[in-house]
Amino acid sequence: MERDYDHIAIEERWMKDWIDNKVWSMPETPRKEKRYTVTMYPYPSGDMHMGHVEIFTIHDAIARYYRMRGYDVLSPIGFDSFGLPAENAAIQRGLDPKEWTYANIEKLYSSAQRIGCSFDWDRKIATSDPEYYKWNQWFFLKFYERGLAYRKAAAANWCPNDKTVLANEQVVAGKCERCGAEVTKVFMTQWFFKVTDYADRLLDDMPLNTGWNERLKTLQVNWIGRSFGAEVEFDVEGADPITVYTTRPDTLWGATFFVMAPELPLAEELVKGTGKEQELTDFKNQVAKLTEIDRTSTERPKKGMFLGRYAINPVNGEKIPIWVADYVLMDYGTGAIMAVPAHDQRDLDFARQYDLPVRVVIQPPDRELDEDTMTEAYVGPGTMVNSGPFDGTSVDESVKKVTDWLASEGRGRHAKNFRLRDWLVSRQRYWGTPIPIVFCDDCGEVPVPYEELPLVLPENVDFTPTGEASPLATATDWVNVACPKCGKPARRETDTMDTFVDSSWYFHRYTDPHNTEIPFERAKSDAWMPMDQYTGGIEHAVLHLIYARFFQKVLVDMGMARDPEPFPNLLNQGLITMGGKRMSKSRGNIVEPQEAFQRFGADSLRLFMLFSGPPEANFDWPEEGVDAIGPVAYDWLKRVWRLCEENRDGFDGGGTEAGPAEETLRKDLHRTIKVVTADYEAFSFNTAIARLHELVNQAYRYRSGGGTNQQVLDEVIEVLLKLLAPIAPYLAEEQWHRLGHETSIHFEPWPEHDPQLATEEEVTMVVQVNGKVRDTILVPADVTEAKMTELALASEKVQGFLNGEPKKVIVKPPKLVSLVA
RNA sequence: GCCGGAGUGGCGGAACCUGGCAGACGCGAUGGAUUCAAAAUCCAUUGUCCGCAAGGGCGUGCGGGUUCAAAUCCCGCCUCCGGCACCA
Repeated sequence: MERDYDHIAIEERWMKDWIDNKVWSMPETPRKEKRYTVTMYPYPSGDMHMGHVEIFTIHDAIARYYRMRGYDVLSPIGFDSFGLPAENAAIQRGLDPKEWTYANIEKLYSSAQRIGCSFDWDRKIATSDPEYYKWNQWFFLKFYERGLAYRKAAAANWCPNDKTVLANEQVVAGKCERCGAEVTKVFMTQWFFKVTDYADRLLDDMPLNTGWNERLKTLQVNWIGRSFGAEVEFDVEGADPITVYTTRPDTLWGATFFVMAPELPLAEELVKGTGKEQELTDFKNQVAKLTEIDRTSTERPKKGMFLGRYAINPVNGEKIPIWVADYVLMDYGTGAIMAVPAHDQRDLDFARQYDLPVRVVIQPPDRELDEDTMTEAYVGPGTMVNSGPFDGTSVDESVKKVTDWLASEGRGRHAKNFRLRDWLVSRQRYWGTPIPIVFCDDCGEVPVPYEELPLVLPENVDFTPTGEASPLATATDWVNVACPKCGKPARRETDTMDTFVDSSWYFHRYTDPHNTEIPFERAKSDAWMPMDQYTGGIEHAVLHLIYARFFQKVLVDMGMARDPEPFPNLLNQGLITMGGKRMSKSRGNIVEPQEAFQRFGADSLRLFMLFSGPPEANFDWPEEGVDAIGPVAYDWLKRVWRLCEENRDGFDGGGTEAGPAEETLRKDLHRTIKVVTADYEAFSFNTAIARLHELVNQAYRYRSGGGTNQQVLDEVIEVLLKLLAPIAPYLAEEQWHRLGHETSIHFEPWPEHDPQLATEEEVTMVVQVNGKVRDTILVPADVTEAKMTELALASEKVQGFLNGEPKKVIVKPPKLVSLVA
């Protein structure tokens, strides 16, 4: 038999064996306690890169560990195959997105198999399959029926490069999340999902996500951005009252002017008859020219215009001028604000710019504010002044008191607001799920009947985005259709859905991937959900991870799901970089997985990655590239391999008798089982590997000391292979079979440590004098406090630092005696 | 500005939750064994300063505090990373 560690032969053999025998396939529902582990499914936008390898490796080690712990583990895989990444890549290469996508999917599946991923290959999904996206359309119609999908004309984020609108979440620092182009605003009629209806639940259920890290939770909480305050009604001279939202109703007496967003239709109405109509139009044009980045920059001086009309401050009857200004956002609150320059920096900046009055209504405890000269708004603690009946009220209770009073007067009410906006789901792109709506001149928006689903994406369409209309608009055969309601000629919606719709429920589909009647059967979903472990990048913090939570809550309301939260345990793997930069072809800092497989094997690559640090930590790949895997991972696997092979040769007469050396080795082994298991439980693979290094070192030390006891060495090696199996599955499987086993190591029960053996009999006791270690003494584990003190005081080294009797003695059995001189 | 996270040898990292020998494990480096030689392998040393040694001093971003004892807990800073940011 082959003696050398021939990683290629071994890995290819077992890869085929596992796939051919469908060893990872799960029944429809678990037969015993389950673990449902999912890794965020990738985009098929190219061949496998190290980011995939990392996330697959982490996920797979977890799945394999749970499997050996005796759980039924569902570990599925699929592809997020619709969307911009695939489509753009296809366009660049002049290919059809479909061909390009499916070719990549095949490549990526085979790379995933090469890594050794133990996915259930019978449950593969691709969201660009009509069998999948049919259900996106089905959900869209259900949402529509529930009033959760609606169309409205609104200013939307427009990516001039990708030529489509984007959701708020897909604009990062004013730029397109996908391509980095600077986003502009465009006024369009678009489809939205009503996430804001679920904003409270998204926040209030957050504590259920016990396995999320602080960073991620904060990101989402900030993004949803709930604030509490009040709505206050202002009368307007010669017009209907206007409501504003404020978090500081207690500063109402300091409201010296009124501001609204220029785009607000109300501004247009108010300006009528003032002679300033043209001025407003010009101002609006000026504002519209600003990019989103400029518009929201706090550096830029604020610009405004007086509308020539007045509002009445409800608390004191004062006439205050109504302005429009570019610093007020149209889509937050009511798009109009009361301006309190003394206690809001933006209002103060604006007041100084246009010479508007400033009135202090909160008096700081420690100084006087000067209304005429102050340049910093005061937002700290204090008491109300110039506020009529409320003078003297502390700010601790002022908001509540004033709001209660406004409510009793019928001029306001308690209110809250969210930073979160409704989810814009329309995309003017080809490669996505067609939105199942027909527009009829007589009937308006008409849903495509369920029995006509899937509404298949037409082929042979010029899919190049033009920015004018969706590419689907050019497919006239497809667009022109009889109205489902009245039968008259009508037109289909030509926008497609944001692909984040696809990914909002795919983890349910995995539980029932071939269902042709409904998206998934609740009994099957309930059997596996909630997900026990989700693995994926933090870049989805306010994208997928909010959308999917929203979807889950809607599913619950629809009676389709049980759990309020879909994935309470989430591991955010770190980023892989090289030289601190993302790996990319253009930078030339790519480490090719295929090269690593060839030279060192998947096991070495997996081991290398997991040993590099905790899975959550970013990993800067060493500059040697693939070479780095050799000394760190490959050489050690060879060392393990040699240990196994040498042992398999056997020893004359079964080797040495069991004695103290064997006893020590067995103790090491059982302590290793104990700590390695704890490491696996915490996904602390790097320390688990370190412990396995130590075990192997111990075994070598035993051998070089002349130890040849077959029985003990067999035990050590069998356990070692099991403990290593989730990390280096191929080598473990190969050596397991070489030991004569017929069945897979990956379904072997996880080793149990013998508590007797794992317990230390002797421990090193530390003796400190004044907090410094002065001696270490070997003592029995069950040593008494009295004996410890006696030994400590008897130590010559210790005596050198004591002047006679210690003032104080602290004993923590069995490891520490601390003396105070 | 607000909210999070992090700062430990030449390097990746361990110990932080639960205060108790800082630097596990690995890389690299140095020395040695083996070899005609190299690779591979094996053994040893490797925080830093003083010292021939025994031994001792210092040491976890900075400054304080709590404690017999602080990388670990508390307070105040600094730096880096990430997010949000004219959200009223």
